[in-house]
Amino acid sequence: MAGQGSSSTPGFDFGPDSDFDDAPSSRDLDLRAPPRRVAVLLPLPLPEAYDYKVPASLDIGPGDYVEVPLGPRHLLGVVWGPGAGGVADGKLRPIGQRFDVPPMPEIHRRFIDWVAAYTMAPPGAVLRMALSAIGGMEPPKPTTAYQLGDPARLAELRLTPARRRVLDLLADGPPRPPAELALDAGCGVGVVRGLADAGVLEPVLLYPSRDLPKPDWTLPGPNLSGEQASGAATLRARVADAVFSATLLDGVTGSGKTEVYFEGIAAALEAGGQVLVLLPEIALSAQWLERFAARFGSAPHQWHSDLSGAQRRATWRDVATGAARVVVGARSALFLPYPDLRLILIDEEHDPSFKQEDGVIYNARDMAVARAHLGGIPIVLVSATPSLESAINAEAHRYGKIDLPARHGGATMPEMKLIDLRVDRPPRNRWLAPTLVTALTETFAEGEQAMLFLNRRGYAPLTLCRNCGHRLQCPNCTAWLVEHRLAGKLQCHHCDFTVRLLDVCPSCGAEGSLTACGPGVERIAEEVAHLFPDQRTALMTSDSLIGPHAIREMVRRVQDHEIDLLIGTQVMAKGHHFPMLTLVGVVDSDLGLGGGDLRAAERTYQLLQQVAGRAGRAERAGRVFLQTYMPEHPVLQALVSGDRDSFYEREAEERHHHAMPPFGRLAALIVSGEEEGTVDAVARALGRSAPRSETVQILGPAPAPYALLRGRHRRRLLLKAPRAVSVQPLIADWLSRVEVPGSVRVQVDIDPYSFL
DNA sequence: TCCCAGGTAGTA
DNA sequence: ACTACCTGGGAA
Repeated sequence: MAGQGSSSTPGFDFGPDSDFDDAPSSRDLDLRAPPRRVAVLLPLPLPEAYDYKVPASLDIGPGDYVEVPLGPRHLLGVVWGPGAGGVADGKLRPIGQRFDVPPMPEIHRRFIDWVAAYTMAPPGAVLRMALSAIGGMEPPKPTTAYQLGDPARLAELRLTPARRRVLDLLADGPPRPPAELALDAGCGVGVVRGLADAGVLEPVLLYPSRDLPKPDWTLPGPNLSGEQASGAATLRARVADAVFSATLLDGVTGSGKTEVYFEGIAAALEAGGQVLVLLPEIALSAQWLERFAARFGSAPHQWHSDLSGAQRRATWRDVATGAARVVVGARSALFLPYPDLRLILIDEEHDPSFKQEDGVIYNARDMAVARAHLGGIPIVLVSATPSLESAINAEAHRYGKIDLPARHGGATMPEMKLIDLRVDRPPRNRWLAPTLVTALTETFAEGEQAMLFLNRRGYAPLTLCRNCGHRLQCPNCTAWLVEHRLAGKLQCHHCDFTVRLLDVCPSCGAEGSLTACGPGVERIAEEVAHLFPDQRTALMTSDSLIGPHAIREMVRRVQDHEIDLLIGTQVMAKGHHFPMLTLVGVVDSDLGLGGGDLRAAERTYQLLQQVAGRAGRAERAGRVFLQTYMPEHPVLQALVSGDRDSFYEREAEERHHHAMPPFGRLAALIVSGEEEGTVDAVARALGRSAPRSETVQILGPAPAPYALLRGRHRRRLLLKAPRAVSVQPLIADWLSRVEVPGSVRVQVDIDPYSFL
């Protein structure tokens, strides 16, 4: 296993008179010898692992999944190491049972500890993420299938047509479960049962997923261009090195990045190891899965929130046993217990959804780099618009770099144009400029497809009363209620607050005075229906597409040209390839640029570039129109000029000048609670006892970006430090000096993404 | 005086 | 994260 067995690997130090012997030669054997006590990490936010007594009857080793008593309950935990001994022998309780699954690999345990230390979360909270995967530790239950039994019994039975069909199915096929047999034979399950009871069929226990289709790395790959081939060779070499390395794979949309990194996957498979591919969200790009299957002959293991309990358990087990060779998943897939991981890929590495904002706050991209480092394996960060951090790391040669500057197969990048809304004005209460409308008309006349992008769900982001000026706000959050006209609701996008559409102003009681302000995608759809009644349009948002199946179906409809115009939000921007789509209109390019967000410019650039990449990927030329009120803004200028490098340079200079990440470090403390006064008091107390230093700066307390969220008041303090400073000990010390009542929570966000 | 709710400490 | 336990206010 990569990275294990070196003397610098701490492993477990069981001490001289422990039953565990640390001598490397006999280590594996002796680790199984029963110790008196072991530390067991529980999936709870406790400050440390608890010691338990090991009964003589149990064979317990590090990483074992065990059941232990805690107070009145029984919990699943993981043996973390030798007992710490801080608790008297008499207080120890015995481990209940050891589960029959492969022990958690040492690297994975160290990874959990590392993430806990970095994010300042209790190790048990990180373990909880790693275990949330599992519904239970029992081995998968075998299912019952039937095969032909004693032929002699057949004579005793009346052979009805239905029975005949069942027997025929089994005569030339493998044993099959009753429900399936009944379905194929066109009869009820009762018929199958009857045959089984008569002994004509005999039950067989089928153990699930014993013969998984293995991705086949020997299949011939596609023909790669010169640049692609050399990139692929580099990745193969990194995999062969089998030491830590980070590589930025930087290629424009359509340059064939996926094909290139597939060669890295092939190399890791050839070497016999596992591969993890992280994708931003589990729209999991049906297209990505198709391409994978086309290259490797079978589907990879998938890991995402929509898995059923049974799928989840089976996948977890396959990963733990090493049977799963390639896992593709959302950020939580990083916390699966890979016994032999050889390569990590982060596709769309710049994507903000890699940042988890609740519970343990972490950035999966950064944690993945740490995981690769611990495991001594290569990691590849893939993007058409790298994060500034990664771009700078590549620039500084901390990361390797592979460039794919050209679109594959001679396709050209779409032509981008700005529409100055101050001049090229849409009519009153309309949102599409005449120039964009003309372009849409032309596109439809050519029989081609178009896409309108607006990162706003619903009909209108704000509703106000024309009579008294009242604005409809969420009672639990600092946010307006968003009108969803199709659903007939007003909805908060930050909590689950929803009300039916109102006829009367709740403030002044005026009737019919409530007015929708500004556009959401539904409103754009309405405008388009007026302008182009004959075109087939579809909305593509997270409200209208629930689950991967719906997304797949929508992608198919667009590909089959059942739709002329697609109107959508963010979900539409991700990785789909529509050959007939030649026009992209961005309704409001300025949306992300407001506010004082540190990454506003960078993020807007990345998003709009990604949206633009949807246009004209086949031989057809694409056109992109960006509607804006600030055409002179550097982000928009960078987009139309295609001069990415100087935009990144400017951004980098700006950050450098202000000692902002990645040139400096940020950490945020978020103080929250239901009672505003208490929250305020704690925030001010934190402000007073902040570490005083010349190099470290404390900003705040200030109202957090959403000063009220889900009924909790929030204040924020920011700590800004030079890159060389390790902020965690500083913050630990800081927090220890402030008394925090139970009703108030203080969360630490290391490397916060958004910034007031 | 008792009962119940809500806050809190402890779980090894 | 749960749970048992404790404290205090209100009704009997």
